[in-house]
Amino acid sequence: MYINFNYICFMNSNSMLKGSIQTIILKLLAHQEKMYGYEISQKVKEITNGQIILKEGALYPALHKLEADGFLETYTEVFENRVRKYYSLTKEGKKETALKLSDAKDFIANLQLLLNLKIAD
Amino acid sequence: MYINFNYICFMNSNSMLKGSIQTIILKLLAHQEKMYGYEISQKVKEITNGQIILKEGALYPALHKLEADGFLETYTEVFENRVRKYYSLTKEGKKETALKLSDAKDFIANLQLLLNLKIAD
DNA sequence: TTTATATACATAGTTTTATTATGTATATAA
DNA sequence: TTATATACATAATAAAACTATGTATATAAA
Repeated sequence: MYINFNYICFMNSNSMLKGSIQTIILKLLAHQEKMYGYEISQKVKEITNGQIILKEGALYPALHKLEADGFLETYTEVFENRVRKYYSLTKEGKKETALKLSDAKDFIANLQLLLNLKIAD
Repeated sequence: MYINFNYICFMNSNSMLKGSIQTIILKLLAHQEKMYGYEISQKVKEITNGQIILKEGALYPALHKLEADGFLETYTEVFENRVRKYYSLTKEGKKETALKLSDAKDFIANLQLLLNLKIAD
């Protein structure tokens, strides 16, 4: 019988569950009270000068999951004959945003430690 | 029989790690001529103070893929009755390392742009 | 002396997540 | 009339990591 106790009670940025899309969405909504999906995709494109594109096939399922998990709430609005579905953070969503941001920053710091190693001369 | 208690304190996987494992491996091998799998996993753990754990189920398949893609070459050595499989960068692997590092740094920069937005007062 | 930990590799099966491709619908510019 | 932009949605697929095993040796702890 083999029991592996290696990781019990070690703090670990592996707890950073989802990819960064959820974190990005949550952070944008922490910055701006309410946004609709297309607006989020455009904002990401704008901020990153077109270098990060949140594709619809990733964006909408991510929004639906965040809503299903209770982190986002929605209402729809019609603007110039087009439906917009606005998302905003719930109370739980605000907690989750702080957690995910903290994890993301830890992860980035660790990744930089790993990737900035000096190459031997 | 094998009982794995890995998930007692963190139930989640590290999804931001998704996509960066290959880059991390390549960078470590750019820094240190040759390394074997277990050594790589320990090095990552050491550099990140145990905060990033390259699990075997991710590490070994990643090494095999990098080798299959022609970026790594290997030889085995027996040390104290245990087999070690050493990996090192091929010429193509060195080019790939530079590419992946550049991409990773761009991504980190963009992610920081997105995540460091000021929250409205 | 049995159990646990560490070293060292491997992989089948599953889950998660993003991409690709497609669909609906309206408005406007070419 | 076509292409592009706005606005949402999702099925099918692919990629990547995780879960949970397996093999094997050596040593420390109970």
